Formats: sequence, C-alpha cells, structure tokens
Amino acid sequence: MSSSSVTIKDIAKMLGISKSTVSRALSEHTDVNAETRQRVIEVARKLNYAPNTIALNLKQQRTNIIGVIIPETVNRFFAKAIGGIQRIANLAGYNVMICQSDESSTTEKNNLQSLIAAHVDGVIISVSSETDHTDHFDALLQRNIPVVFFDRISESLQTSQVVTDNYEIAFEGTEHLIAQGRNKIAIVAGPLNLYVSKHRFQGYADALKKHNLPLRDEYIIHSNFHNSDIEAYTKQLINLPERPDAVFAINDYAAIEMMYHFKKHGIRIPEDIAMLGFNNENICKFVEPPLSSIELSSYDLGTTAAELLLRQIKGSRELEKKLVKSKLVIRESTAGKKS
Amino acid sequence: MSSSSVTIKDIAKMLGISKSTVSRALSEHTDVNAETRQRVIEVARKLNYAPNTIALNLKQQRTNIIGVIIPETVNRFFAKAIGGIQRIANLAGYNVMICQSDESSTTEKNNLQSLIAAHVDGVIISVSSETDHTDHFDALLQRNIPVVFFDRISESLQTSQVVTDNYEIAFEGTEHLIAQGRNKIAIVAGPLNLYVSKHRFQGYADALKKHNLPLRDEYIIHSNFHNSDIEAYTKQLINLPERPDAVFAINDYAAIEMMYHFKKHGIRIPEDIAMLGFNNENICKFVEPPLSSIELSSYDLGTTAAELLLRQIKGSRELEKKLVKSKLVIRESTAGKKS
DNA sequence: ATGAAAGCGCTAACAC
DNA sequence: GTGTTAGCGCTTTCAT
Repeated sequence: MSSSSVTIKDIAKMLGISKSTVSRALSEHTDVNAETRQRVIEVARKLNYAPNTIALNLKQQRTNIIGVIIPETVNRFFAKAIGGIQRIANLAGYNVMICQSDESSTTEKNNLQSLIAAHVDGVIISVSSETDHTDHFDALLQRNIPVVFFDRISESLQTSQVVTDNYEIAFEGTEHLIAQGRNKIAIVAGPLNLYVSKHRFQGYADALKKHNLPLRDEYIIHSNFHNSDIEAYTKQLINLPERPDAVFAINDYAAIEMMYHFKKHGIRIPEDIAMLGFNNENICKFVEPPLSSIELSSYDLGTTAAELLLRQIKGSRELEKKLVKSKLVIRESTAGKKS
Repeated sequence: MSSSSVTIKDIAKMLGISKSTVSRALSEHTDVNAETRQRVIEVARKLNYAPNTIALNLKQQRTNIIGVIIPETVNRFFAKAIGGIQRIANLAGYNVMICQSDESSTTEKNNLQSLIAAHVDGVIISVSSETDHTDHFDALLQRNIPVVFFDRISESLQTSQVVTDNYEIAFEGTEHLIAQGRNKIAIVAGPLNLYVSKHRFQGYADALKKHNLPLRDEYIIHSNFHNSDIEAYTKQLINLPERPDAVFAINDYAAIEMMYHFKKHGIRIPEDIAMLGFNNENICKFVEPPLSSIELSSYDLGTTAAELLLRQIKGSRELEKKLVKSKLVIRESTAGKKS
C-alpha cells in the first residue's frame, strides 16, 4: 500500500500546483514550463510515483491485455506458441492472459466470457478439438474485439488467421514414405472437425492418390490428441491381414508409443514399419530409432498471430491470412525399406 | 462496441430511475423494491448489459487477476503447475496472467514490474535458475502484494511457499540405486543456487554417506535445465577411469539423452549403468529401457500455491509452508545389477 | 503555462 | 425504497 498509493494529487499538493499540471508534466507532450516539469518529475521520483493503470484503463477503455485461448499449456506445441505471443506482446507493452480450454468446448466458452469481462484488447485463439460450431466466437465480433485464430482456426468465421501448410507438409511426408518404398501407409489422424487434422488428412490422401495407392479404411485411425488408446490402435494395426509398412502419426508422442508397442511385438523399425511423427520434439533424436518428424514452427505461429492482432488493435481493419512453413526432418525411423 | 457499451446509466434513463437504484437492484444484497428490481433485471437482460469490470476495478482497487512468474511454459513441470493454478483461480473468479522469465533474472525483474503495474491482486513465483539475489521481490512485500513461491522458492524471503520433498525423494532415489547394487553413482545436478537443486543434491550426498559411499567430484555434473551439453557430459563420464554404474539425472530428458549416448557407446542400461530420471514424463514408459523416475505432482503444487495465495488475498496474514509429496516410480532402467 | 471542472462506470454514505 | 452526491485516479477540454 505505502508507496503504491502515491497519486498525482499527492504530488500536486506537495508542490502547490494542480493535478492537471502534474498530469501534463508527466505525460511529456503538452506545453508545460520546463522548470515546473523538472520539479514534478523530481518529486514523482522521490515519492516513487507510478501511475495507476486501472484509472488509465477506465479513462481509455482499454487494458493493454491480450487474451489467449489454447487447448492446453502442457502441449508443447502451444507452450511454444505462447512464448512467441508473449515476446511480441511484451515488446509492445501488452500483457498476456492465458486460458486453457482443456479441449472442451464448454470451457472454451467460459474462457471467452472471462476474457470479454476482463476487457482484453484482443484475443488469440486456437480452438479446442471438441469445438464444431463456432457461434460463441460471434460475441467477439459483435463487440468489435480484434481476434486472430492460429493453427486450429475456425473456417466459418471471417477473421485474421495464421496457419501452417498442413496439407502440403502432410503430402510431402506421405510422399517421403512412398519414396522409401512403402505402399501400405497407415495414418493416425486427429478429429476431422479440426482444421489441421482435416487438411493433413487430405494431404495424405492426395499423395496416395497421386501415386495410385488405395486409401484404405483399415489404415485410418481417428485418435484424439491425448494418445489414450495408442496401445489398442497399435494392436489393431498389427492384427490386420495386411499389416501396414509405415505409419504417419498425428504427433511424436503417439509415434513413440507406437514404436514401443511394435518393438514389443518383434516388429522392427524401420525395416518392417517406418514411422513418421509430427512436431519434431527434442526427444525424437534420442529414441530408438531416431524418429523422423515434421517441424512445426509454433513459436513463429505465435509471433505472427500476435503481430496480426496488434495491427488490428492499432486500428487496421484488414483481415490477413498468414502461412507459416513447416519442414520434414528425416531420421532413421523412415529409412528405406530393405527388400 | 455496440452491446458492450450499455451502462447502468442507460438502464436508469430507460426506466426513469436513478443509477444507484439500478446498481442496487443488480447487486442483490441491498433493499430495493421487488418490482423495481424485476424491471431493472429485465431491461438489463434485454440490453445485454454487462458491468464494466474496469470501473469496478478502479472503485475497489483490485483486478481479480493473479500474476504468475515461471521460468518457462515449455517446461512440462511448469505447464502442469499452470493448469493447477488456473483451475483454482478460475473457480474463485480470478483470471491468471502468466509471465515467463526464460530463466533470466533480468526478465524476471521486468515481469515483476509488469505485474505490479497491472495491479494484480497477488503473485505466484518460481524463480529463474539465474536468480541468486532476491531484492527485486521486495517490491511486492513493500506494496503488501500477497505472494507465494512454489518449487523454486526464495529462502531469504519471508513468504508463503509450496515445495516438494526434494531432499527426501533424492535420498530415497539414491538409496534405491544403492539397493540395486550400485555403488558408483553419478548425479546430474542443477545449479546449486537453486533451492530445489541444492536440496536434491544434499539428499543424494547424505544417502551416499549413510551407506559409506564416497562423494566423488568426478561423479557430480552441474548442468542447467536446458540439457545443452548432455552429450559432452556423457562422454566425460564414459571416459572416467572408474566409470559410474548409475546416474541420477536432473530430469527425464537429460536421462533419456544420456541413455541414448551410452547405448551408442555399447554401454548397456541397466546392466552396466542404471538410470534414474526426474519428473516422470509420459515418455518414460516408452523409451528403452523404460526409465525409472520421480513423479512430482506439479499440478498439485500449482493448486496448493493458488489456494495459499487466495487465502492471503482474502486477508489472511499467516505465512504458510506446504509440502507436496513426490514418489519414486521404478521401471527397468534401474533393475538390479547383474553381478 | 496553468487551473477548474467534467467525465470514464461504478459503488456507497448520506439524505429523505 | 430511492435519489443525490462524492469519489476511485487519471486525462482533457475549456477558460484564463
């Protein structure tokens, strides 16, 4: 309480001048006698004065806070994106308020309410895997709150967005597997209501088609991002009459767990089955065999999203769509087939 | 702008009554004519009225925001802790503002300034590994801002804190290795200015002493949490005249990377060297061999810290110190020595 | 160049 | 039970 409760009023009283003069002296850009200003600044420093942000907020009707809604912080992809967002936001003098939807549509809705109530100046969102309708985001548009979607975007909403080249990279990854002599490629796909999963799946499917490989239902596994059933899915694949010779997994953890179960069953990686992951976690380098994966620059996704949002907050009404490139990182798990 | 700019003044005008009556009608607990209240509530709903939080904040001089400073969100330990903090905070109607120090003392200082400027109602902190003096935290105490440290606490400051049983669990882990027939146990320790590292190291050292094993300098590796030099450290251990027969690592990622390098050199785990990690990441189950580790309940650490903080925000002046128990999870990487 | 006063949206002490 | 008024800390016309 002590030092924080110093107000311009105190300074004014102390110097026998008015609040307004103090305010002006402190805010640089209005005419005020150089000497007066000097004295004000001196006293302000001595009293350890700091302007009351809340009062400023009320006056200006903004908070300098950017709201963020992501599925989970424990998901490394989003943890990194947060880092990117914070970096840009902080540089611009904004704080960041993070909410987790926990992949639940209901929680997402509540998060949104909290952020609106907190009067954030803008919101960055990556939708939960459960979200299939996006009406609740309308609340933002109605209030003219700037919003940017990233990675898991809402296609039905007219907003700025930042995505990765999901389709292209999935296509490339699948082609890589084919080039390694694989022609029975299974995929662990995410929920298809999600923008990212849908496009990745499409890239996979189109690559198969281009190379005249059939798209087989039994090779398509619809997993969530929680990897709770990987063991069961692995057994399912193992027991197939025509066992796949490659698996393209939704994320590295799923891939690593699958490898573990495959190896338990005496299946060799990559000789029998090649494995390709998604995210390029550090751990990929140190599993056996080292896991090929797709490097998503989630940090860049975050910085880009923050930049777009700030531009909108500053008044731009232009809706921008940005693409952040990802890249295939090849390791032993997708080495060529020994035939 | 449209629907958000409805104020009690608008409602008052519309009903031909005063602002205060509207305020009272909306805030339940004051006497106000039942019929008036009914009409106010009705109009409020029709106009989609939402109170302006900023004005409330100014009035009450609080923000309902809890500030959090942690080293990194990409660190799963902290990502989980955030989850715990948010859960408790949200239930109590608080928002959470997260800052990352990136393990830098300077950034930590800036984070603190931001949070103070944002007038957060309280702060939860886990200090950066670089921080060895804690003067900058005094700013909080001076302003009577409630603060709780967790995991990486500041011992010199009189505040509430939540820690794990670092000493005990490190002691237990080391004894476990000894029980498996290991007597040349190396440790990958963190920076010793950190509370956690110091106590874990002490547990390790005391366990050795209890069993009459020497504490050998060449078995002690001081790593940071970034695992940037694990390969070099591993080689160092391998080239020792008396190679260790067990390694207790600061975290699972370091342990897994070490295993990888050991195996590259033809060293068998656990036959030649046993490995024990820290954090019990999901991945532990799926590496080869599955990695024994120590399960830290970081989520619980987070919830407990948030509970303590809220209690202080509500006015409690009691400084509490809480302990969250961790537990040893034994897997194959620390199986008994084949002698 | 400076002071007085209004107002951002809300609550609460004080009248009646 | 309801209206009037003041005030939270600050900025910003409008006078002077």
